[in-house]
Amino acid sequence: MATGKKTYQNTILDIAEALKLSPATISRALNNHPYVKEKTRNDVVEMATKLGYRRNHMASGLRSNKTRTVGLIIPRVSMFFHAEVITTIQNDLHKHGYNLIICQSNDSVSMERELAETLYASRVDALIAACTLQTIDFAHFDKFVEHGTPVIFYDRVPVKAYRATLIKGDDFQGAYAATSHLIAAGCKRIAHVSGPLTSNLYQDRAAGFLKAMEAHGLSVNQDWVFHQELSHENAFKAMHKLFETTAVPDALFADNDTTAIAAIEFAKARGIAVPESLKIAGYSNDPRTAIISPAVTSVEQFPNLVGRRIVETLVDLLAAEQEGAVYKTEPIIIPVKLISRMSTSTI
Amino acid sequence: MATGKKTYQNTILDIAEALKLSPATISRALNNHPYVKEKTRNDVVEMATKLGYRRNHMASGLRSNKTRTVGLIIPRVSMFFHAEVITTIQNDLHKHGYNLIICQSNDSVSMERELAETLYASRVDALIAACTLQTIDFAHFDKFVEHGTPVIFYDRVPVKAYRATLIKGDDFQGAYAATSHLIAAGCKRIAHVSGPLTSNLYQDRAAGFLKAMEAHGLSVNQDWVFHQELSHENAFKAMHKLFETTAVPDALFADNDTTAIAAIEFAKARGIAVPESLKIAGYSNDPRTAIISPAVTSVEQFPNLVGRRIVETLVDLLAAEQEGAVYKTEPIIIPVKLISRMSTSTI
DNA sequence: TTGTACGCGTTATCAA
DNA sequence: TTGATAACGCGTACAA
Repeated sequence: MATGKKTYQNTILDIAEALKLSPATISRALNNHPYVKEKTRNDVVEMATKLGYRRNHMASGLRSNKTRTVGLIIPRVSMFFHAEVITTIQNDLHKHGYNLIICQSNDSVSMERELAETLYASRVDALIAACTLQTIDFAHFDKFVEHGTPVIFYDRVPVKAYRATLIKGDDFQGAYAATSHLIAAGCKRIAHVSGPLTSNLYQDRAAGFLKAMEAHGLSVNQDWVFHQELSHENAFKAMHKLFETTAVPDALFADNDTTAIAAIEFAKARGIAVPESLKIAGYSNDPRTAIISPAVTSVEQFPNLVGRRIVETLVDLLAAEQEGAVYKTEPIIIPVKLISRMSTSTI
Repeated sequence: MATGKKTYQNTILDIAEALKLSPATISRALNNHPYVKEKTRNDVVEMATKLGYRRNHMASGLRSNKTRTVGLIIPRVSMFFHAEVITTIQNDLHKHGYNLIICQSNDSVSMERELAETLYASRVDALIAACTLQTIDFAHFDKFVEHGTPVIFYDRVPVKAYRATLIKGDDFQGAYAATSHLIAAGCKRIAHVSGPLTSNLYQDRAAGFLKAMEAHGLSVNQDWVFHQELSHENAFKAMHKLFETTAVPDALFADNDTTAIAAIEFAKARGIAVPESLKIAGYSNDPRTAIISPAVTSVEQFPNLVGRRIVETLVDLLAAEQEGAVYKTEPIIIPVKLISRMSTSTI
């Protein structure tokens, strides 16, 4: 261990004293207030640098009631889609002079509640959230809404009406496109491994799947439809069930890529030929889908586009805040695109 | 757009007024100060809930000079290793009542500087940083050190002595083990695709590689050693160079898994048999290495262990702060482990 | 264009 | 065990 002494903190008062000016002038100079003589401003900036002055966000935030900080709550930073969204959000917010506090809920509702509490305590200027799959009650976001702080939900959004802005991918169309693609490839016996129906994601994807089946005159075998946490382990369990009898599916639509990849692994281990005997489609276009062989067909969600729209919307809301606009009433839907790969090939 | 009104903010003064107590007592009750009557505390907590009181971090931080917030600067949240480290850090810090502000530098030195500035302005109680590969000058962290704020560097750490705590993987041993493993598999003509030598990571891995070669009496072909940004694209370029002549290597040690995976893809495209004609080892044990075929041998860095040690060390430093201990003088080295897979198999 | 004076919400210090 | 009061560092009416 080594020792370090606490040193003196320079404040605008120190700059004022050194320059024989009032703290008010220093504050104005540092905040690009119009009524400051150019020379004064230069002197102040120079002295600030010389003294190693750093603004204290807490003091200025307390006074001005603005933090220029945005809070973000997501289930996990390690999910490809979210990692990309974060990167875009951070970069774009930075251009507008906002900072970002990133928090992980680990897909735990109680953690999500605590994080919301903390971010509120930090008085963030806005909140962005991708909720957990189990979040049904959104009351822990009420305080933001009541306080006039814009809230943007993306990806996993409230199913019921809520006074916040919604930005989400077109899950219905994504599922519809993937299912139709499988059908066009000649599949008739299509299984669907989906997530918990508490989430809008899987409600919409399930609806898209059913609609596509119906539109093509195919019946859905309920034994082949799963709603479960989309883990690698659960995917294997589902695959075991699907292939434990003689009547087996000829295609699988998986609601995430982890499940699709597990299905590929299962098929390899069992000697089931993909795509010949079983075609597989996933969701999210995780980089792993392109690496595994056979490469997996998946649905691209354009995370960068999602991130960009989030920040655009946020900046808009923040700018209009004095007029009292805290959310967009219409959900913003980001289009998706099916990426066809070997796992659904007919050649 | 919809409208939302700004509502009244309740403060400890409101609670004090409602309870006919002084704000000081409210503060003490809410902070679990010992000298508060049990009944008073209960009354306060009850009234706080009733009024929807939320502490204002800015005000308490300003006054107490503690934020119970830790800043984290990393190159990218989307890198597997870092994503895992973050998760552990956040969860462990949370147990100790600390919050985490995660910031991405995008591997840009100027962004790293700005983020350091911002986190200092937020007066975080401690800073954790994995620097960019180009960070040679660490002056932007000086203000923390001078202010007595503990700084912990991990993974990418200053090469020269710096008044901060260092936590890193055993890159020398990792590279030594991987190279020795290739040699034990019968390889004699080993190429090394490494990163920029500005970073401790690649200095150490390069040293480990050389030491292993030397220890086994093998000579290093300098045309087969690359120091470059470890991107997918650069990896392909390096592979092209390696295989453009008739004298080709029989093994590749890559300093990250992206490079190793690109090498596998290159080999497939060129009809080079892996592992028969070319053995490949990567670094970091990214999940993709287990998915691609052939699966890639890699070096596990135990990100969860790294994260745990970071928080342990931090909590220790924070607790001892009044005694003036702001860093550990000895670097903390986390062991690594070679994970052998098909890409280096001799069967 | 600059200075004066106050307050943001909380906590530390002292006194009661 | 509680209260009164000042102070943290900054921004902003208002006055000059």
